[in-house]
Amino acid sequence: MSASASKVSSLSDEQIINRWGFDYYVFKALSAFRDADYTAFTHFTSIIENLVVRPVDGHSDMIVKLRCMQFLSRINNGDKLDLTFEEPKTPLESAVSVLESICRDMSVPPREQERVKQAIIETLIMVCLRSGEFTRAEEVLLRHFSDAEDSAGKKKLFESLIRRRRSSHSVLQLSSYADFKQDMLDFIERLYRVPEPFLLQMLKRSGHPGVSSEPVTSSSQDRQKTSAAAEHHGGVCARLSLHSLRQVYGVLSERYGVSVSFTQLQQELEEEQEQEESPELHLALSETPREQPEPPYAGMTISRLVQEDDSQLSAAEEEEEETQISSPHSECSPAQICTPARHTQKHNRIVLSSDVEAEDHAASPPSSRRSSRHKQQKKSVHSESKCVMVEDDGGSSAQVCSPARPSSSSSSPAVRRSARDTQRQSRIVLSSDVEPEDHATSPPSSRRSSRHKQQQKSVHSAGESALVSSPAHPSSPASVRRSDRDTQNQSSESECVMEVEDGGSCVQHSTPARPSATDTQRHNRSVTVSSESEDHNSSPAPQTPRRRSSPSSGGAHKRRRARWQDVSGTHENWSDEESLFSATSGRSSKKYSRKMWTVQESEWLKEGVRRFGAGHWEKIRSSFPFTGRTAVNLKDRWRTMLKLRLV
DNA sequence: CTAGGGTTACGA
DNA sequence: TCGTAACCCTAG
Repeated sequence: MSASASKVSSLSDEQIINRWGFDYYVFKALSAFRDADYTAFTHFTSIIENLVVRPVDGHSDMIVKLRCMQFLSRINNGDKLDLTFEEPKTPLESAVSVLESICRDMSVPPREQERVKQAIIETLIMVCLRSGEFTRAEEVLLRHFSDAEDSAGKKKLFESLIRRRRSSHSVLQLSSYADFKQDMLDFIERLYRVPEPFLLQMLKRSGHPGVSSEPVTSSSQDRQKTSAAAEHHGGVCARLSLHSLRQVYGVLSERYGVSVSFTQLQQELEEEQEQEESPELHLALSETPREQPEPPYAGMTISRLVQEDDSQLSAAEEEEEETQISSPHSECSPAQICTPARHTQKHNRIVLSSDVEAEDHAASPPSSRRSSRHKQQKKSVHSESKCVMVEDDGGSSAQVCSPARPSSSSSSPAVRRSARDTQRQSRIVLSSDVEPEDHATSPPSSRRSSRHKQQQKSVHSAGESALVSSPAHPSSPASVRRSDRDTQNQSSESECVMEVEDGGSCVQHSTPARPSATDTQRHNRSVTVSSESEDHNSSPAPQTPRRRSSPSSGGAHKRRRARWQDVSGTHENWSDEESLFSATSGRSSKKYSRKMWTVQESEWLKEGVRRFGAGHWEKIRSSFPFTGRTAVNLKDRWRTMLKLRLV
């Protein structure tokens, strides 16, 4: 069997094992969410985020899972208005974006989608009202609230509350945020039932006490019978004995109603082998599933059984097609089926799909809000944005992150927290982006571009500390950073960070580093670059939109979004939203957003070039959780990096 | 989809 | 006002 494994493809052990880990942590994250253990949830999502940056055997449902994580992480932080996953958006607005992606991938009934979206928007408005953010509530109301007749009453009520600046009302007390979270979880679970992860199955089969399958569906009993296979968690099925196979086959055939007996199958197999090598069977026995469309039963057979679910091990593709019949896999994840998503997944396999990310919608409408707020001090705005960047960078070191990413998308998006109102605008960013590799850390200060010189001081303090610390952390899920404009707050900031984590969104992170970083940041925009290493740029750039001459923001933004959404498949919706943005937001008719490259993004790019070679921008883009970056952007960035000799 | 040249936002 | 990273446009 081992041989088979190798055959399967050129998957590395890391890819395979990361996939197991990925599946496991997604499972655990959902369990934690279900149990209202949101701290644990954020821990798991952080792990996932970081895991995704590593090579993973991307399989069919990975994207779906990432999207679910993104969605839930945003929901989880939805009551924290000062957090941001995507630049200008509140967590719940980001959740809506992710929802759209999910719906697209999984073909969710329009009604259901609308219902969930409406629930999110209403909750967001209530959150805003409760916290006295009337202006924001109004914005959300105008921008997103359904025009459907049946919601007209609520709309009026909210308008009334906003007008009267009422932050307390019976309506606002009726629903608890906790219930909302669970409602959203229910939605996700209805859509997609996460199969019991391979690792857990193996553990169970091995007879490990105390293992319980939580959320998932599966019926453990049957599986246990199959325990034979379990013995080696690691080895997977490779060494099954015939006896084991027979047992497993018995269970599965029963479950699936396969009438062919094991013996018959065996005979068939032998015959076929003689005739030719029938790959399928071959594989089957060998244990690695193969992709071919398997014949009716043969395929479904054993191979999978044993192997299990997992096709995980190997080829993802195979799974996609087979699923139904085949195997355990299917059993475990009935849900999958609903989603067409699988198809979409396409090639993500290698790394993670970009999906993770979040998109950048955020980017587009980014600064507008704030900027408007802060109008007074333009500078301040800048600084903020910069801060953001910084954070990201830092992110590498300290990222905290939000799950999403996953997307990714991750990716993912950074979460920020700003003390908005008040004078300070500190923000925390949890970068959802995971960080990938550590390289980031490496090239820290040395490279800095001339520009940064000035800032270096800040950089040092901030950046370096960050850097140093960070390497290790990459794993830490999200780094949260916060920059304040006011220096005083710094200390507080760091604290905030902590809080955030607790809150759930992010959890781990290395605290130490951050603080310093934060401080520095604020003052200097420069900070940004530094921290991570990369420096290339780093200017902090928040995202300012920019687009060519036309201020008509719409166009520009759309593009960006679209792109990243492509991955996930969202786009279109945005157009709507955009229009909304531009239309309603008196704030700033934003123009365009110029988004500086973060260290992390640059690292991804470098890694992508290393893997695929320069010129394969689209491939690189889709292999990493870039958000809001087009292949052209990547190309341009690479050109800049070359120019600056950053690579 | 990519390469390459032009344009623009933004800090200094 | 200048330099430049990010971004746009267009040809191939």
